[in-house]
Parts: sequence; C-alpha cells; structure tokens
Amino acid sequence: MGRPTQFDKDEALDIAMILFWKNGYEATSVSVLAAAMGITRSSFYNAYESREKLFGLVLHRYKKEAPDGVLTEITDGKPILPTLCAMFREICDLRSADPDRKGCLVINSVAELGKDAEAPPFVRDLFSAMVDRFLRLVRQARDQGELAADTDIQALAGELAAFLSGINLMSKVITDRQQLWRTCRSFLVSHKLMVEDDV
Amino acid sequence: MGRPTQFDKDEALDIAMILFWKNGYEATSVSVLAAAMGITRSSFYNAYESREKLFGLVLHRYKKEAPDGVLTEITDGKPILPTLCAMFREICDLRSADPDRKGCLVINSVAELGKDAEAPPFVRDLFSAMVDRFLRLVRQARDQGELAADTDIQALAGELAAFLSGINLMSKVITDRQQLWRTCRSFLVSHKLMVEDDV
DNA sequence: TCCGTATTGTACAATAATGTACAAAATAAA
DNA sequence: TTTATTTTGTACATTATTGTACAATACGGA
Repeated sequence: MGRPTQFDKDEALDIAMILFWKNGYEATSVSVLAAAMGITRSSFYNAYESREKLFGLVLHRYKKEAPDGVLTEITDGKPILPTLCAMFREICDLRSADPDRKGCLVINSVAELGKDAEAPPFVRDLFSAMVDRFLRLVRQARDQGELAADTDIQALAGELAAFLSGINLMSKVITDRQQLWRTCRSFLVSHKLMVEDDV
Repeated sequence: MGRPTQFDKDEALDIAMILFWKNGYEATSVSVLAAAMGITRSSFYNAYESREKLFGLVLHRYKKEAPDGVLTEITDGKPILPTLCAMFREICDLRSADPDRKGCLVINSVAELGKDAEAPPFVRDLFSAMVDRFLRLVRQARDQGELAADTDIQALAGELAAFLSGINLMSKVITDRQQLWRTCRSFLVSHKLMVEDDV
C-alpha cells in the first residue's frame, strides 16, 4: 500500500525531541528539524502535517520516559512517599548529568507560554495534569497514613508542583548534583515526606 | 552636539521590556521591537547596537522594579522574614493580576538558556545573584535569631530560590490568586518563615 | 548664520523560513 | 506485470529578518 517511509519514525521523533528540548519550541524551525531528522521538508510535512502536531507527539513520548513517570505507576495501597523521594533524587541525578543543561521539556515549554495560545495548548494541560496527579497522590498518602490526617493536601500538592518546577528550572544554572539534592532533601524533610537519615 | 534622539528612550525601553517579557528573548525580533518602539531599525541599531545589548538594559530595568527588589533594601539589623513573606504575597498578587500571564522575565529567560551561550550571559548571573542574596538573607535571619541556630542555610536558600522560581513559572498556568498564595503560605509556614495566623 | 555631529529614513544584498504543488520513485496488492 | 498508493525530491512564490551603507535631516554651539 504505497511507498513505505524511508526513515525510522521513532529515531526521527527522538531527534526532534532533543532539538525541542535543547532549543525550545519556538526556536526550532521546521527546516532545522527536517535537516536533523535526515528528511526533506517535503517528507516532514507529509509525515507530521505541522510542527505543532509533531510537538504533540514529542510531548507524548517525553511523558513516557520522563523521571516523574514513576508516579503514574503507583497503584492503590502501595506506599507513596519513598517513590516520591526517589523521583526527586532521580531528577537531581539526571539534570546534573546532562551536559546540555536542557532541564525539563515540559517546564521549558510552560515558560514559553503566552496568554494568546500561539504555543501548543497541550502544554497547559500537561502542567495541570501534574498538579492534579500530585493532589491525588498526596490525598492517597494521607489516607494511607503516610501523612498527618490534617495535612492541607491542596497546598502540599501546589508546593510540590512549584518546587519540582523550580528545581528543574534551577538545574539549568545550578549544575552541582550535591547542591540540587541537598535542596530537595531539605524540602522533603521539612514537609515530612522523608526522614533525615534516609540515604 | 548632533541631532537629538527623536524618541523617549525610557518609554522605548518599557515597550521592549514588555515584548521580551511577553514573547521571550529569542522570539522577539529587532524588526518587531523597532516597530513597537516607534522607530526604524536604523535608529534601533544606532541607539542600542544590538538586540542583546538592549536586553541587557531591559533586564537592568526589570531588576529595579521587580517584586523581589524589596529584599535588596534590607539593611543590617532589620527583621527579614516579614519582608520575605510580603514579597511572596506581592508576587501572587502581581502574577494573578496580570492578564497576559507573563510570569517573571528572569525566570522565563532562564528557561530559554541553553548550554551554548547563545542567549545573553547575564541571565545566568542574575539567577545566581538571586540564590546568593537568599543565602545572605537567610544567614542574617539566623544570626538575628529569626531562624533556629541550626538552620541549614545553604539548603534553605536553595529551597527559596527553587520555590520562588516555581511559583513564578506556575503562575503562567495557575492563575488563581488564592491558590497561589495558599501554596506560598504553606511553604512559608512549613519552613517557619511565618506563623499560620499572620494574615 | 554656519558648522559639526548624531540621528533618521531608505535602500541594499543576503539568508532563512514558510506552505504548497507536482512529478518521480518505490512498494504492496491485484 | 500492472495498478493503486504513498513517499520523496525539487521547485516556487512569499514573507521575515538581518546588518550595513549612505544620504538627508535636525539641532547645539561657535
């Protein structure tokens, strides 16, 4: 059924992801994308329709391999806080190990947001989804007795979202792993999400 | 001494600031800048030499009117925590009141940073300066007895920087003033930077 | 008034990017 | 082998953008 695609779509998507991640959505032109993917602009438009559509695919892929993905895999009844802490540690490790200082693709994209929806709309949703997920997790943790019964879960979820965003952003300037983790640990401890002597 | 400038440099700088703020550094072209400022590109290059130089001026101006400016005005001996809390509250007010959801110019610019110093270098310095300032303030607060003597001031300074960054970023998606402030208050209280019943 | 000097408008040449159109190429199925 | 179908390369017309060059302009000071 027609001529098959000459390039590896998965590989191309990876390349696109790195470019968007490194340079930002707006700053990554179709010409540059196509060239990096090793295809012509013609094939690009044929395969992805538009830069925005491709970005949607990229974000979808990013979500799957992002370090906070572990939070999605938490099932009812399982302890939450250890996974949460591990995620923060993982983020410190990943960000400080990245020689490109790319930070987090989602956070970078949120920063690009303007009121007028020039930028892809799903970025907003992705962020809101993160806040919602934190809220669910924190509620579950409270209900499971991992957090005090009188915990303000709304506020805590907000704090987690803000702090996580901030750490990801900060990692573009502060590149020392120890310093990042120390900051995270302090945050986690002061919110009783981990105890001092863990690790 | 030559023909005088036909346009108001202060006014033009303001216009440029809004544009950079709203659309980001990279996405704001000289053409658009010059047009918005009401001058020709010719005059633009004559007056500012380059977009990067202008951005330097813009950041300088921004720093002066930014909500965290109050922290610079703290002199020895004065209490620190009330001012710190007031700043967070001010930021919630400002960000939620901004119909353009611009967030913070510095934070937006940090998000644009790549490893290769394409972007103006002073952005990095500006962020580092913020961390340093938090460290000095926290140290002073501890020495003044506003914080416990065994406070890990490095970690706390990092937390403040990360959280503040995150709140500014988050304000581009979460626009409800109450929700933002609730998050900040929770953060401040859990770090003993304010007491629950303040405001 | 006239001169020096800095700003301005217009022009230029070059590069980059956009989206579309169409013919050539390559394969699966008939 | 032929046909239907999809990808691919090339081309096109358009619009942005860049930095520089140069002459025209306007004002302060002599």
